Amino acid sequence: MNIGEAAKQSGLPAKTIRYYEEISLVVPGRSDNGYRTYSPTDVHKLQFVQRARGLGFSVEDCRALLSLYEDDHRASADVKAIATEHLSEIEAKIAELKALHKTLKHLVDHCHGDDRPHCPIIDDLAGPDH
Amino acid sequence: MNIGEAAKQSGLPAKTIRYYEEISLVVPGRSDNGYRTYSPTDVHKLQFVQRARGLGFSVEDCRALLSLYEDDHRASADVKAIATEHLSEIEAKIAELKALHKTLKHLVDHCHGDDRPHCPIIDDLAGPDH
DNA sequence: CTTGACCTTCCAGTAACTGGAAGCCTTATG
DNA sequence: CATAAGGCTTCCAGTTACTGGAAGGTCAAG
Repeated sequence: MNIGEAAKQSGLPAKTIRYYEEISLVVPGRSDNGYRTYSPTDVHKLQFVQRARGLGFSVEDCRALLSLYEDDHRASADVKAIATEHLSEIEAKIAELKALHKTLKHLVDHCHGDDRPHCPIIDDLAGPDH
Repeated sequence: MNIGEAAKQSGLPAKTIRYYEEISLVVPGRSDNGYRTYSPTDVHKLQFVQRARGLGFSVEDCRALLSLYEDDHRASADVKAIATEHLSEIEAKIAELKALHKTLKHLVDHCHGDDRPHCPIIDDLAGPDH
């Protein structure tokens, strides 16, 4: 099938699918007229990548997961290692955002938000001695 | 003062400070030899940006906040609006990451992580019909 | 006079696409 | 048969916010 149909079936934009070919993530065949040709297997791979990206895995993680997906002799430990690593990155990011949120919420809550210039948010950003 | 000293006082890498000049965020003077010259006011602005970036504001937000910082007739409502918007972006991101975390944690917890190929993580990524 | 620490500019790379231009292929319609 | 529409191609540029590195100018000390 052509790229348009592969896009429909995988849920990925055609642009993204072309990009995935460019970085050798999912490489389709070509028909005589130069059009990309996606086999059902190719579409499965695209769907796989789409789901993995949806879970926040990096494209390089996707590459690794895809090769494990295709490897009948994989060790599930290898998959778990990638996922666990990603999980702790997510946890770290959540913790970071929560800290930011706390600080910012505090500042926002103390800002009158009227037409006068005084503002604790600006004061905080300006630093202690201003 | 030269860029090295401004870097020390602001906590920003010199590279970043040059970048901020390039995008007209904090533009220093120049001395005869072509070196950038940072006044104490410039350094204050750099510190301001450094703090704002630390709170996760985008560089464009920093630009807006900086001009409010310098505007004695600002309305605190304008500052609050930017901060509130940023706050809800943070909240949205946290919610998104928590959802990812939940899904991924579930999968990881059900993966044996041994030398056998069976893996619920891969199964999930592969989709329902595989 | 040379060494070393600073400073300069410019170019390229990062992550993962996304938009747009110019142009070929295929099919349907007048 | 001409053409118009829709899908396909490649290539280039832009996004965010820097970061690394190369080649080379400047300045103070020994």
